Amino acid sequence: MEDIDRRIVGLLSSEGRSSFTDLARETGLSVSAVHQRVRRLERRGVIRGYTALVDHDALGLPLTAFISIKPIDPAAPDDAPERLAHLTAIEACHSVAGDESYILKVRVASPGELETLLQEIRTAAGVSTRTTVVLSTPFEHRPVAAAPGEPPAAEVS
Amino acid sequence: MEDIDRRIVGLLSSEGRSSFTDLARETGLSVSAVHQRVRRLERRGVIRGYTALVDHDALGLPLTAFISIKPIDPAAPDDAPERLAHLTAIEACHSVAGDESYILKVRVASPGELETLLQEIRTAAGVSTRTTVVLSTPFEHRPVAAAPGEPPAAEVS
DNA sequence: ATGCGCCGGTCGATGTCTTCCACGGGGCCA
DNA sequence: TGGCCCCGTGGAAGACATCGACCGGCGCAT
Repeated sequence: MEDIDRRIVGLLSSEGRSSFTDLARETGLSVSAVHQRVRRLERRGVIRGYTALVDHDALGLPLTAFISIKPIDPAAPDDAPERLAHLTAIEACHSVAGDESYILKVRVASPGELETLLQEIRTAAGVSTRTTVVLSTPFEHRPVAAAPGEPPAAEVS
Repeated sequence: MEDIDRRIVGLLSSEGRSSFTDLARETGLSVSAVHQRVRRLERRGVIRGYTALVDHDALGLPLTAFISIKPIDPAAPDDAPERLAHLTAIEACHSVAGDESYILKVRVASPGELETLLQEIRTAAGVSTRTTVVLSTPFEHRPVAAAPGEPPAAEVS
């Protein structure tokens, strides 16, 4: 039964617009059953939304980079995510263990824009930056696997 | 006109399952016009697919990490992506500039699984690894912005 | 054992959405 | 001016989403 939910998540993860009819066929359930399972997964937050996967080259944002940031003043409060949220070139922000405190993933149009963005990040968050430019992306956004381990079976209100 | 395409991509990027009716309302076009624009964006590869955004914690994969890899033998052919593709825990693989050659993004259930995965990566690709564990993710998969710069207006067959 | 309630399933009806087709207007060039 | 192409509109047909009613199995307490 939980298996079916995993299967549904996997299917939607690799084909986010597939119809309930398709999901029903692939899971062996009725359309209604699949429908209410998906709604439940959405309500529970297991499925947090849907998105189109985009070719950033075609959109004029061909330059991807990872920017690791480190606070200049270690005593300052660490609110970098809020300070950086308005910069729409930042696609993701991960708090990480290690020498640096966050890793950002950014998409820009050109090296010039990257330079500007780095300055904005430094001044907005009071951090130093270390940038790793992406040359190419063999794969990305691969669908979640059919999950080997035990699900946590946690309960929240 | 190109503006409208950007707008459509933005909308689908933040709400990947919105109906053509909704898109039509938000763009001021007719349903048919939006429909053929979306199809064209898909055919051209600007939209490469759709996916559900998933809560990996809820799926039993609460541990995210970035793994930077570097070939042990610099003379060996660099085919790491193909050698690693079968490892479904790897969600993304970026070729990068800098000291290391690739950055992988992985999702696993536990530190134990991460250890196993690291060994698999090392033996499968003949690389050394450097791992950065993600503590939390303030944001991720933010929709593409309304694009400031000039689109490339390239033409391909 | 029996009866009850809950969970999760099927079935069927209704309204919405997708998808396709025919048609029309504006820009461009001969 | 006429023809063509691109891109838009509108409408029709069928597929799909969505909701309610019903139903069967399971666990539990009587």
